[in-house]
Amino acid sequence: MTDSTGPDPVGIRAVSELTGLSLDTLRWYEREGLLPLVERSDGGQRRYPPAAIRFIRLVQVLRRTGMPVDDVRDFVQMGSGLEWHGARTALLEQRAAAIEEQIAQLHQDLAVVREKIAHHRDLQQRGLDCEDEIAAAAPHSGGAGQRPETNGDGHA
Amino acid sequence: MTDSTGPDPVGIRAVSELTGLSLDTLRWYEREGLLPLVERSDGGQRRYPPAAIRFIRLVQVLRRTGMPVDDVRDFVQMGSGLEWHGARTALLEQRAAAIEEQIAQLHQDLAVVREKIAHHRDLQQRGLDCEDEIAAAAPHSGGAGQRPETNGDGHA
DNA sequence: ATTTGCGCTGGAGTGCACTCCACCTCCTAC
DNA sequence: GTAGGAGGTGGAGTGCACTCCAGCGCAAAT
Repeated sequence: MTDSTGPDPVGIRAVSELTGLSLDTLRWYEREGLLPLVERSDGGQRRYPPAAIRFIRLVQVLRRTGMPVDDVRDFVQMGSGLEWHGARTALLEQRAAAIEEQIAQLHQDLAVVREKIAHHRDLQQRGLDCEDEIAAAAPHSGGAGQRPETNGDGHA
Repeated sequence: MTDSTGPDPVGIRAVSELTGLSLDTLRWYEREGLLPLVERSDGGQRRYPPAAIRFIRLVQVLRRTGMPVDDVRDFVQMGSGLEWHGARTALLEQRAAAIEEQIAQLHQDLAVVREKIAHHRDLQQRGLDCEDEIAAAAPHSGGAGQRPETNGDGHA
């Protein structure tokens, strides 16, 4: 070991830039008990060892995928003992399942949007519009498409 | 036409059940200008023609994929004229791109969670735990894993 | 015709996740 | 030593998207 006592003094600012979380959010997460591994310098400043930073990344994943802060805290505060291992794993598996659902939903939604786009292109091509996409009032518009009562549409 | 004057009297309750949006949310969306095609019965009750319902589904997609209500309104209130066609299409394309990003992000996040799960299984197998997943205090736990200063970890 | 209840409206209230603020301390540069 | 700025704390404030409510009218059932 040449100089292995390198204390890597990673402060809150660095972590903020590293993670994209604001300074306030980092401090708030910590108060809320989401960030256990953060240490303090002599003068009371936050120091983030590598493990803390990795932990923050996990918390970000959980939050980003829609887990409420309260639930993240529950997860975080589970003990490290083996009794909790099952619970932790179960929770992670739930999250994985939730993420998969979200992905599936987004694929559906994406398909809908794409379909609308195609529909629009098609309509534009032939200079029409359709009740599906007309909006409320078009004050500046020349009222190009005041639909009368055309109500014989197919389906979705 | 045998009896084609069927007015399909679809009320707010039916739409609520159909879409999963609450009664309040449906009314609120309408006040906010997100739902243009809703009509009223003689006595002032909301009536949702098929086009309105389809429109609601589109709004749901936009909201679900993270578009703020204000932006949905902007989209909705674009005129139906051709001048707006480009804007509408552009907006939808932006949304499609945003959804793709979200899917990509979720795939990443899913990978992280899966990795953690595997890691957990591995640790459990050998009866260990690691600083990555220890939490704060485990009051009822027998304090099974009080890490001393083990700080020589690999990466991620 | 009366009861029962659904639906309407405007406005107030809620929950969540931050974000801002004032005031203080500590550290760094000069 | 002193000035300036980063960082710390507790608490208040904000923005968003609903959600709840009181008071009223219309409707369907009896």
